[in-house]
Amino acid sequence: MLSISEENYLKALIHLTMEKGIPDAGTNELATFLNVKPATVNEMLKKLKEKKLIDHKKYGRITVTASGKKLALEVIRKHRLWETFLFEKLHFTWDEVHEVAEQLEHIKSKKLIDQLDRFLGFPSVDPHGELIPNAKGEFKIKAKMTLSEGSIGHRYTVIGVKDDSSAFLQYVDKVGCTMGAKIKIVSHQSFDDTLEIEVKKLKLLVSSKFAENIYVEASASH
Amino acid sequence: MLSISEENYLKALIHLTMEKGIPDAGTNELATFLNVKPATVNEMLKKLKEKKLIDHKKYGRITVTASGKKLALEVIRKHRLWETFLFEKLHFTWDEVHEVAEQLEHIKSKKLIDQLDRFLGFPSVDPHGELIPNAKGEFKIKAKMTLSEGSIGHRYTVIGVKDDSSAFLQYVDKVGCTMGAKIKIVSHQSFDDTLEIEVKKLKLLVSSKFAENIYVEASASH
DNA sequence: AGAATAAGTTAGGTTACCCTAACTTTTATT
DNA sequence: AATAAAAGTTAGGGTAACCTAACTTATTCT
Repeated sequence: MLSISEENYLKALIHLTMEKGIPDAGTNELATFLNVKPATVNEMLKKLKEKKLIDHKKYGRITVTASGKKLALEVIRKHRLWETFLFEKLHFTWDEVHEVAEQLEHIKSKKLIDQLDRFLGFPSVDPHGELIPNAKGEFKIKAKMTLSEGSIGHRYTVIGVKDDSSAFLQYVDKVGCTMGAKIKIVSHQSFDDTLEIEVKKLKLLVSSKFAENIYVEASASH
Repeated sequence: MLSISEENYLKALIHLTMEKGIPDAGTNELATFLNVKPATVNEMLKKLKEKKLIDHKKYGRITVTASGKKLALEVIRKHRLWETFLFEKLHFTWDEVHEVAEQLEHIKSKKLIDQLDRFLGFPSVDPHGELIPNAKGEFKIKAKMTLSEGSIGHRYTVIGVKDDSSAFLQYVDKVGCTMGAKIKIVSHQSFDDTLEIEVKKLKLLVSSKFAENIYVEASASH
């Protein structure tokens, strides 16, 4: 049985590797992500290595083993199911779900999560547009494009967000770029990469940082 | 913010005092209840005393302060709301809910518990017949009678159980004494306090220990 | 290539929560 | 009232997960 910390380390490693299409992660990188010091990470790496959940050799980079991945994806599955529950059944806003799901994801009960999944109608995406691994731990990673990769004159539909901080999500909400919103890219300032976009007939300027954190898919342009 | 352990100690104290109509509890008693050693309890008492959640002087007995009670009742409220959720929405059986609720009760989010309460329709009792403290922490303790206190020839309705272990609840289920069941006390063996009862037209013999763990209320005798 | 910087490791310390063993105080028994 | 038993306390240890400070190895820059 994994501790909450162990689960968090594994989950963080998946976010830093698999979900970014990068094969391995570094100690400092992981420490920054988890808001702990590299020395602390080092200790935990020893433990995870003994449990055969990661591979790591001195001064080398960290990879997650197959069994490590399986466990991490279970936690991610729980996180996203709980987010969906909070959003759909308890009327949380999409910027509120993450924090509480961070706690709920560590509850240990197979029946709980299976029944929750059924109760929600076996959802495939969470409120932020992230795919939910299924009960077998299968996990498709959509090759997602961000708004910043779009082309001038084309139309896109918002299918997710990269950053899930409350501050960003509230901003996204305010400008109307929530899930499913249709966006047309009007122009691009090469000086500072600002994008001029049109959302719900309203033109607005967004920063490159903003555009990089919005996942979109192409939609009909006519 | 209280740790999970601190919450569990407070909750245990309420079970050992308030819920039994006893004003205070002892160190060993608390240790036995929590499955830890008296020395461990002693350490925790120091911490809870500093936080003004309990009163305790050396070699004396333990009482819970008003603020301690408030926090403990919040945890108990969360426990019972989660039990209700698991039972009613996720189709857990009544002997399965306790264990998972022990984990869920420690999730920190006011909005979560308020919304859960609303989602469940502001229930007043959990699947074991225990009263759920309301959002203000008001908590009625029903003066409950047990089946063992009933009289021969009278009829009773099961309104709860004292023991919530899976083993006991499954037994209760098997003999048909679940919530709402009508029981008639047929006879009493003074030799070993065995009770002969009638449930759903079936006569059966139950031990005094069994009878002491079933809460009932009188129902019409005709 | 050599130096500077970044990345990673080790040693030793802290806190929370648990333990055993030895001790003290209180309560119960005769 | 003396003593045995029960209840409660203290001292000293362990582990998990964090820390800082000092160190080593790897990488990058000129």
